[in-house]
Parts: sequence; C-alpha cells; structure tokens
Amino acid sequence: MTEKKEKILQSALELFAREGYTGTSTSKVAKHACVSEGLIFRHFGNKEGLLDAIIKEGEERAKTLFSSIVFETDPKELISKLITTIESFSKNSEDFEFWKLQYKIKWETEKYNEHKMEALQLALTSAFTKLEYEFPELEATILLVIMDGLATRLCLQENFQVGPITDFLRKKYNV
Amino acid sequence: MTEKKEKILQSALELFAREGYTGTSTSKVAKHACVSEGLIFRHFGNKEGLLDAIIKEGEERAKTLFSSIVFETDPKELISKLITTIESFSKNSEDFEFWKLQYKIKWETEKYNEHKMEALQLALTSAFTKLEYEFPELEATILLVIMDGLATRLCLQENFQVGPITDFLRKKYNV
DNA sequence: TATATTTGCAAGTGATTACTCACTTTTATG
DNA sequence: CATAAAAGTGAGTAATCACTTGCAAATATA
Repeated sequence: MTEKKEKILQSALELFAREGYTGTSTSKVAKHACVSEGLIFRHFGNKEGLLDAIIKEGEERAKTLFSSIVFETDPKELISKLITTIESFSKNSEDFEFWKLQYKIKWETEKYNEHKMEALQLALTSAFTKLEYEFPELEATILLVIMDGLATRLCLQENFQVGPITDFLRKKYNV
Repeated sequence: MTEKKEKILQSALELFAREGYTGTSTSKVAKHACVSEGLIFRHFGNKEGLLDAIIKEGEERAKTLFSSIVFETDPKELISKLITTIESFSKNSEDFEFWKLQYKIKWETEKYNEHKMEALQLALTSAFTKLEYEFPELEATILLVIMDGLATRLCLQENFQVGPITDFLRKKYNV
C-alpha cells in the first residue's frame, strides 16, 4: 500500500466519521489527504469502493479486537473482558473515531453486519451456559444489545459516563 | 397547514427515513410530494427548516407516546408499559418509519436529544426506588440503554425478533 | 366587489457533485 | 540501460445540488 493511498483511507475515515458518507465529497477527502481527486478513483474505482475499503479494514480490526474475548475459556473472565472492551470505547480513546464510523455507516447504509457479532454471540452463550444461567442465549443477546445501546450513548450523548454503568454490570454479572 | 405543505412533510419523513437527510435532495422530496421544488422553500425557508419541522413534530409525538408511561404511579405497571412500548416498535407497526427516522437523524446530525428522555429517566428511577432496588438510577439508565440497543437492532438487523427479548425482560423485572 | 395576502409554479442561478481523461512522473523488471 | 507498469496530476465533464426570482392563481379580508 502506497503512502498516499493510506493517507486517503485515513482522511476518509476521519471525514466519514465526522460528516457521514453522503455528507463527505471526494474533493474534500482529496484536499484533506493532500492528493489529487483523481487518485482516489485510481485506487478505489469510485466513492463506494473507498467506503468498502474502510469497511473491510473495520472487519479486520473487529476480528482482532474480539479474538481475545472469543477464545477466552473462563466464562466469568469472558464477560469481564467484554465489559472492559466497552469501557475502552470512551471518547478520548484512539479507537473511538473508528467505532463511531462503524455505527454511522451502519445507520447510513443500513447494513448491520450480523456475522461480525455472531462469534461473540456464540461465545457469550457458551459462557452463560457454563455459569448455569436459565436462558443463556437470551442473556447473551441482552448483553450485546446493551453494547449497542452504550455505543449509541457514547457516540451521541455529550458527557455520557460509561464507568458507573460498566461497574454496575460487573456487579450484576458478578465478574 | 395546507394540504400540499402536509404532503411535503409526509414525503420528507418517508425519504429521510429511507435515504437519510443528506442523501435526500429537495428535488426528490418535491417530486415525491407532487409539488414544485420552490414550494418547499416557500414553506420551510431552507432544507434544514424542513428537517427542523419534522424534528419538532417528532418531539410532540414522543411526548404523547411517553406521557402514559411517565404518569403511571404503579412502578411495576410503569416498567411493563415501557417494555410494551418497545415491543410495539416492531417493523410492521405504522410508527416504525417514524422512530427509525428519529434515530437516523440522531446519527446524522449527532444531536442526542437528552431532555426528550429525561422525564422517562426520572419516572423510571422513581419506579425502581419504590421497588427498593439498590441502585435505582443505574437500573433506569440500563433499561433506557437497552431501549436504544433494541431500536438499533430493530432498525438495522433483518429478521430481528423483539418478542423473546421483551418476554425475558418482563421475567427479569418480574412485571 | 376591490384589494391585499397567501399559495403555488416554472425557469432559472452559481456552486458542487462524482467521475473521466490525457498526460507526466516514479518505480519495478528484464 | 531500456521499457513497461504503476502512481500521480490537473483540467476537464454532465448532472445534480440547494436555493432564488418573477409571475400567476387562489384565498382571505375590507
């Protein structure tokens, strides 16, 4: 990957996260990345190709992030790790912009990438089964739904504090 | 309100919910509403004015919807009503498009209307206090966060079934 | 009925959109 | 070194964008 190609991706990520996909023009991306507009189309074909490249990178990043959770064998530790992961999405984190973009794209393109979360759902279900919860699958879904809800608040509600909530969740799940 | 003015609002609601705010041009709205494009600007000033009108209508609708919950005195009944409200947001409901737009706008304009939910938060906290939960405020927040998460799933994940989750929530809160 | 106001339309405006193309420069390869 | 492929540019393109203007039709008010 060329230096300029990487710069384009980085600029697009930042601008798409801030202004949205349709709200960001290719000329803005080019100016921000300090390259000619034509280069975007040389490398990515069209604007959607640029978006696809960002999404693909996102899937890789999600896989990496979730791998340490999914392969955890101790059920309590697994739940604890998931809660800690949510906590780390706080605003000053360097991952924040990245995850915000993932959700923004979801709402703008209306494609909820289910299989990205499938492994997580299965691992959580397994954990709740080990802990002998009555409805492990529903417990897993609820926890992932809470994740989506917390992401919404973190991204959209100013001054939202995750800390008290995640502490409370740890107490509830006794982890 | 003129017939045509109402038609514009109705068309804008539908198109904004489907294609997003920046993704919908004023000419598309005009064509869909079968009016001249100029009439939009006569009635609403500019495109943002049209959006504001829709948001304002949304606030009224939210107030109406939540009023029967907020003024409920029986704590268990209050929680039950909230869960039922979430349930009614299922895809074939006529309110679905409306609530989807509310969330889409939130993500596109990045303004989480906190005071719209403030009354709900307070009422829920009061309910959990009456029921002698240890951390009523956190319980209230968690339930509202679950609402946001469920809305995300309902709007973006195909074939998502709320029923099992809401039944599970009723069991958890014993309502 | 006369007049003022509101409602509505068609045809514009300049700016911006995603994208193309002819061209030069850089890099890799035999 | 020669040559081909890849990287990069800048000036285009038609279409679309939000928005304006001048004028006609409908409606309200006196």
